[in-house]
Formats: sequence, C-alpha cells, structure tokens
Amino acid sequence: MTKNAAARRAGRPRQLPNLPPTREKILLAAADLFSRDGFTGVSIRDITRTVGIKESSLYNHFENKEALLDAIFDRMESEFAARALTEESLRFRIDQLTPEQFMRASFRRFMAFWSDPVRVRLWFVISMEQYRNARAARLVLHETRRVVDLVAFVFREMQKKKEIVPLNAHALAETYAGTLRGMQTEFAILKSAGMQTRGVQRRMNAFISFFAALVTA
Amino acid sequence: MTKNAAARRAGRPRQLPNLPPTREKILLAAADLFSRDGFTGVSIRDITRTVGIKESSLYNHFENKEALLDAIFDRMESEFAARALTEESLRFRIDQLTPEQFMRASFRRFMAFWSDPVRVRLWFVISMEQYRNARAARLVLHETRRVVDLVAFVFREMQKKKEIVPLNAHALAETYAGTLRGMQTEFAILKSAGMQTRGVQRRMNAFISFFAALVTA
DNA sequence: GTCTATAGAATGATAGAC
DNA sequence: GTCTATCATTCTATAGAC
Repeated sequence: MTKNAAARRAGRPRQLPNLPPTREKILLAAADLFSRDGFTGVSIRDITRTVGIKESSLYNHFENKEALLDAIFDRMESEFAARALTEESLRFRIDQLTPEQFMRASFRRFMAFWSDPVRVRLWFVISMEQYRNARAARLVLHETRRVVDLVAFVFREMQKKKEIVPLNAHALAETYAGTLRGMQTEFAILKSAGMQTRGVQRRMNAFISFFAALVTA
Repeated sequence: MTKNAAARRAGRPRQLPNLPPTREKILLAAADLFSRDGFTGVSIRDITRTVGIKESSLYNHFENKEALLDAIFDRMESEFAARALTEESLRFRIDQLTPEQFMRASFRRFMAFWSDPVRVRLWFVISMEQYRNARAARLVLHETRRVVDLVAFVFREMQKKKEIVPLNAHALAETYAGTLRGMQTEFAILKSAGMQTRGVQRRMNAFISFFAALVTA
C-alpha cells in the first residue's frame, strides 16, 4: 500500500510522487537567487518568499544562511563526481576516435552537461563566490585542474599513437581547456543576461576545428 | 607662493601635498572592501569607518552606494585607456621583435600593469559583479575583445612576414589571450588569498615559450 | 564638508504554540 | 515541520547645526 493511497483514504490532499521536499525547494530557490544577486545580496526573506514558507521554517532545514551556501557547493561537487567517465569509456574514445572526433564528442558532453539550468546556476554562485570564499576558490581550481589533467592524459595517449604533435601535452591541454572555459563563462553570462549567444557558440565550434588542425598538423 | 605656505602663516595645520582628497580615499577604501566582500557584502558604515569619517559625510562625495560602484568602473576604464600603446610603439615592436620576444615583452607589460594592487582590486570588483551588473559584464567583454583584436592584428602582421604559421590569426589570438587570462585570474585569486603563486607564474612563463614554439613551428 | 541625531526599513535568527 | 510573534542589529539615507 502506497503512502498516497493511505493519504487519500485519510482525506488528506494527494501528494504527487517526487515532489521535491521543502529542503530541496529551498536549495533550488537559493541557488537561483544567489546566482542573480550574490550570496550577500539575497536575504532569508527573499528565499522563503520564493518557496512560499515562513522564514522560521527555513531553519528547520538549514542551520543558517552559510549552510545554504555549503549545500550548494556540496551539490555541485556531486554533480561533477557523477559526470566522470568510466575508465573503459575513456579508453574506448582514445582507441576509436580521431583527435577531432574526440574533441567534438567531449564538447557535446560538455555542452549537454551545462545545458542544465540548475547546474549553470550552481556554477554561477561558485564563480561569484570564488573571490571571497575559500571553498569556492578551491572548487573552481580543483575542477579546472581535473579537466586539464584528463585532457593531458588523452593527448599523451594520442601522442603515443602519433596522432597529435609531440609537444608538451600538459601545456596543450591547458591551452585547450583554458580557452574553452573562458568562452563558456562568456556564454553563460550572455545567456543569463538574455543576450545573443550565437556568436560565442560559433567561436567555440570554430575553436575546436582550429585546435584540432593545430595539433594534428 | 604656495597654498601650504599660506596655510602655515595662517596657523592652520600644514597640508601635505598630494594627500588624496576625501573622495579618493573613499573610492580606494570602497574598492578594497568590495574586492574582499563584494558590493552587497559591504556597508556604507564599513567604508566610512575605514576612511575615518561619518556615514553622512560620504554623501557629500557620492550620491549613493551605487554611485561608488560606477566610480570604480569609471576608474578601471580610464586605467585601461591609459595603458594603450601608441601606434608607433606597436609598429616598432612588430618590426623589431621576433614573435617570442614580442610575447615576452607583452607579458612583462601585462604583469607590470597588474602588479598595481589598486588595479587588481578594481578588477576584482568588476569580475565579481560581472554576473549581476550589466555594465561590469560589458566592461569585461569589451576589454577581452580589445586584447584579442590587438593580438590578432599583431599575429596577422607577423604572418605577412612569414614569422608565424598561416593559421586563422583571430583564433590564434583568442587561444593565446584566453589561456593567459585564465591563468591571471587564478594568479590574482591565489595572491589575494595569501597563497603560493609560484606554480601559476611558472606555468604562465612556460605557456609563453610553448605558444611561441607552437606558432613559429 | 564635517558632524550629531534620527528616521524608517530590512536583516539573521529565536521562542514557543500547534 | 509549520506557523505567529518578536528581538536585537544593521542598513541606506536625510535633516540640520556648525
């Protein structure tokens, strides 16, 4: 017997399955508001008004305002962790794809990951906070390095197969990932401001082609 | 006859020359505090306490808190404008320097410009605000493009002299400037947090060598 | 241009009933 | 876990004396 059936018999309003519990609603509302006005620019009142609860109720789910920020960092960390490729999947890509195919496939994965508006908001909050919050700064740095190291590993494997030029693989990876990251930041800011993003998307695609040509020359 | 001499004769305390007027002190204190805690994280009280004046006095120099932010944007814009190379100076560099020499010279200029802590603070404020303030976003975008366009121009000139590879000059410039900018952001954040910056400085220098080799190959 | 004094609203957080 | 009610601070900004 389901909880809902029991609730209906008891005359209580039917609870839709998977409706996010209050804690989740608060977290999403906070991420949304923080991403627009910054942590210090948003009040507990703002958040609870958005969720539709009273201020005092929020403290049943989060100890204080700072704990909200920590929960956002936790969530982003688990999003990153869940994205990681398996060893086999990575090996498959290295073995079966040309450098350009690999870059295109990675870029599609990259864009798919960041097409989720919640992730973009979480990342916005972290990006804004990286200048004043040590954990946010560490998170940005760590994620940047993780990506660079992964790309460097792939480049090194491709160098073994003589598919890309035998230059410093780590520097190549830093160049590749650094340039794309900058463009992605530009993309996110333009998009959140409701501005045209076709230009930067075109430049991202052009960059992939350009870089593939550069390293396979 | 100097103003100070007149002041001394009148028995008034001697005014040191070039002591920043109150408005300037306020602006610098605001930039310092904003760069650490963000615009919304700093109160007028915080600023005036730092300067050593009462809150009400601030309003003789700035209409409101928002006007402080605008003044910071104005200041950064004039700093950028003052940095611009003259036409001749740029031409000289293109004519006389090898690509690697040019990159090294530009990088030295770049590091000298950003060695000024006030400029770093102004830029921090703008970087933090770019996610929620339209003018800050425009300023970042505009400056990024200005640098890329300048580098692309230089690369194109060097391509005419067959000194660098005949690939898309704009894409090359975006790659070069984008990677360095990312590293510079990392550098600034580490430095402001009192952390070790030798690693990123080494990587910046290594990147210049790497990129010079890449484009002259 | 500086100060004292204060207005009037918003803030993060808690106590205690249900 | 939700609510009402409230507290003690802090906030931006203004009025008016000197």
